[in-house]
Amino acid sequence: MALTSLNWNGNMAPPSCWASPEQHFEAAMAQPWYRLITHVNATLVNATFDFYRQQEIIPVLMPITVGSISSPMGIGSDSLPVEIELFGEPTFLADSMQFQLEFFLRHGIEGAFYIMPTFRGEDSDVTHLNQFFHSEAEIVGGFDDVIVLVENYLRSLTIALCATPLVDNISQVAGGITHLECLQSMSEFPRITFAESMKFLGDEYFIRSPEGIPLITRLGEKKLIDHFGVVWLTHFPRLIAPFYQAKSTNGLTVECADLLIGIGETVGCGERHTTGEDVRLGLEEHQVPVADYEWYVQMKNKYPLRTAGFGLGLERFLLWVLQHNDIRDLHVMPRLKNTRTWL
RNA sequence: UCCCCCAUAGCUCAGUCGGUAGAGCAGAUGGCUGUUAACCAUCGUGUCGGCGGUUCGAGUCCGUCUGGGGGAGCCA
Repeated sequence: MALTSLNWNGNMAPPSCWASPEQHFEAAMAQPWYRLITHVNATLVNATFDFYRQQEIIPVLMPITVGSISSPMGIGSDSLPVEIELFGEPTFLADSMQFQLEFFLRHGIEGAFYIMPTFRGEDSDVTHLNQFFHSEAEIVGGFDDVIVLVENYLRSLTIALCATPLVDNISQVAGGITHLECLQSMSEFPRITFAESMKFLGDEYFIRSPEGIPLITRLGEKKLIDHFGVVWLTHFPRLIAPFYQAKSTNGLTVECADLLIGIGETVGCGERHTTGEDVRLGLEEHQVPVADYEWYVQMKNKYPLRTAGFGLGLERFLLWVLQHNDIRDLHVMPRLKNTRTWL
C-alpha cells in the first residue's frame, strides 16, 4: 500500500453519529476518524492474508446463508440467529462459519480461514454489532495448537500496524502504542482457567445459571483484564460452553478459551469434537435437537479429524488497537438493528 | 430477554400540587462600529415520542407500544 503520509488535519475523534443516517453520511465521507478506520482495516486484512500464506493455511470461499441455525441455542447460550426470507425460503444469515471451515479441513488441508461479515440478532450496544467482520480459522490440531496460532496471528497484526505510516495516527487516537509494542514482546499470553479465576476473583464476580453453573460477569472479565492486560480464560464448565467443543480429560470442562483484551472477549477458540458420537453427546447434554446438525454429525462419523479453531471479532480487536470504547464507531457503513442506513 | 432511567423548540435542558408550555445556545431581521467579526434590539403554535385510559381538565397520573441510555445476560 503506497501510504507515505496520512496528514489529516483536525480532530481525530469519532463523530459518534451512527444513529443519524444524514449526519453519518457526511461524517463517514469527510472525517479523519473514518479514513483511519478504512486504512487500518486494509492493513489488518493484508496482514491476515500474509500471515496465513506463511502458515499454509488457505483462504476459503463460503456462502453467508445457512439452511438451519448454526448458532448453538440451548443450555449455555441465548444468542439470536438472524432469519431472513430468500426466494421464499426461510434462511439464516451465518453467525459464524466455523462448521463450514471444519468441512474444508476434510479436503486434505492443514488449515482454512476467512474474513467475512457475520450476523447476530442481539441488540447492539457499545460492544455488540448486528453485523461484524469475523476473522475465523480452523486447523488440524488441538487446543494448544490453536492458542499458539492466535498468539502468533495477533502478534503479526500488531507488527503490521506498527510498520505502516498509520502508526502515528493510531498513536494519536489511542494515546500511544505501548499496548501494541507490549503485545509484540510477549512470548506467550498469560492463561487462567475458569476454576482458577473463581478462586482469584471471588464469588462476587460470578453469578449462577438456572442450572446452577457459575458464569463470570462482565465486571469479572474487566477485573482480569485490569490485572493481566491480555489473558486467556480457559476451560469453561461443560454446560456453559457451546456443544461443539471437545471435552477435557476430566470430563467436567471443555478445551476452549476466550481471549480477554480491550473491552472483553475478543477471540473465542477451542478444540472440536473429533467423532460424530462425541458431537451427538454434546448436543444431547445441551438439549439441542440433533436434527439441526445432522450433516455435522455425519461428517465427523465418516471423516473423523482432530481440529481446533478460533473466531476473532475484527471490530473488537480494532477497539483495543485504538483504545476506544464504543464498537458502533468502527463501521464506515453502519448496519445496526432498528437504525436506518444511508447506503 | 430481564432490571433501572430517559423522550418537551434546530441543539442542551427547565416545567413544583394535574389548570391547554419556558430558558440558554443556535438561527432570522434590523441597528451600530473604519467592512472575514463583535455588540445592541426584536422575533418562539412546539402533533410535549405514538396509541389508549382516569379526569370537568393530562407535558404532569395509569396502561401499552416505539426509540435512546445504563446495568445484567448472551456473545466475537
